[in-house]
Amino acid sequence: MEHKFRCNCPITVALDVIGDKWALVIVKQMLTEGKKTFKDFIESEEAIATNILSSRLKMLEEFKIITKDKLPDNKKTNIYTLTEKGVDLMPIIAELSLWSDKHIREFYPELYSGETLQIIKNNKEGFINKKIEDYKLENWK
Amino acid sequence: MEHKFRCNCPITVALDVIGDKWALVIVKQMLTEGKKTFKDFIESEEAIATNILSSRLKMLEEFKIITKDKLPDNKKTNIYTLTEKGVDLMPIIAELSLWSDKHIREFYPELYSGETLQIIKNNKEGFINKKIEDYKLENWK
DNA sequence: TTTATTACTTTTAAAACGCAAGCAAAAATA
DNA sequence: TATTTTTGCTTGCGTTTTAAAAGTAATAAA
Repeated sequence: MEHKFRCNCPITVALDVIGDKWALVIVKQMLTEGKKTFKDFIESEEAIATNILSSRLKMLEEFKIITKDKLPDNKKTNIYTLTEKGVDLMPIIAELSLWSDKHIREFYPELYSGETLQIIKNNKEGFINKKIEDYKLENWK
Repeated sequence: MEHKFRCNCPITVALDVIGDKWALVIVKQMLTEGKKTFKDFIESEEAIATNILSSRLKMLEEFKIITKDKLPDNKKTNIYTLTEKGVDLMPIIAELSLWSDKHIREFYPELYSGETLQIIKNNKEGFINKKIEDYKLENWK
């Protein structure tokens, strides 16, 4: 692993781990779009390159944000699953979407505006907790 | 400006703007450490390079996350100030610090652990709102 | 065998970095 | 007041690191 951290500040350290263009996009796809295999991620609209995806999955696994497993009836396809560390990124993802909705639309009118955003605004904590519980029920068998 | 966005997802778009190693570190320094001049940022423990700092400040200004002004009695030193878009990043910063405190200490025991973290845990929303109000009172004269 | 999936490698392009020079305003000095 | 020195950025250059694109290899399913 041997990861370098810029300093001892919790915020800076968090950004040393997940502060790049792709890590949180992958977590978002798992938590809110049900993606769990290499192919799922490759086919996403964000269009990540295969080598970048490989390296990010490896990093997320090293930090125990995800686990990599195989189903008993399929020795080929890896199933990636968020751990407790991983699902606990949901509050950050929710805040990112709220900020974006409020402040980036001005620069990017095409920004998607679904009912989910309204639900988050009405009951942020409830939404976050439900997302996490739903994910656990579906994936932590 | 002409910024490219990967898709229409609010989360991905937020990361297209502030999803890099430095943007949120600069915002954190302004919001929680009172930094406001080029020199302040350069002298920070995160040790950003001058050319990277220049380019990030320009980007943050283009997205109206900060403004650049001069004081009437000093035409040399630029004063950088967070806008509404900028201070609204505080919830994201608070969630990052909570996640880091809970999940990264295992990999990095030197992580700073001050009383601020306890305050955030006890009353997250109150802490965030106070930080924002304090910043505005001190900087939006 | 053929095909599909995943992961690794190679090549090319972009971004980050350290260093240093440039420039204008302000402060110090003469 | 005039000159020099310091301060606060900004920019450019060469190097290192990281990202992207494409190709290769390994494995297993059909």
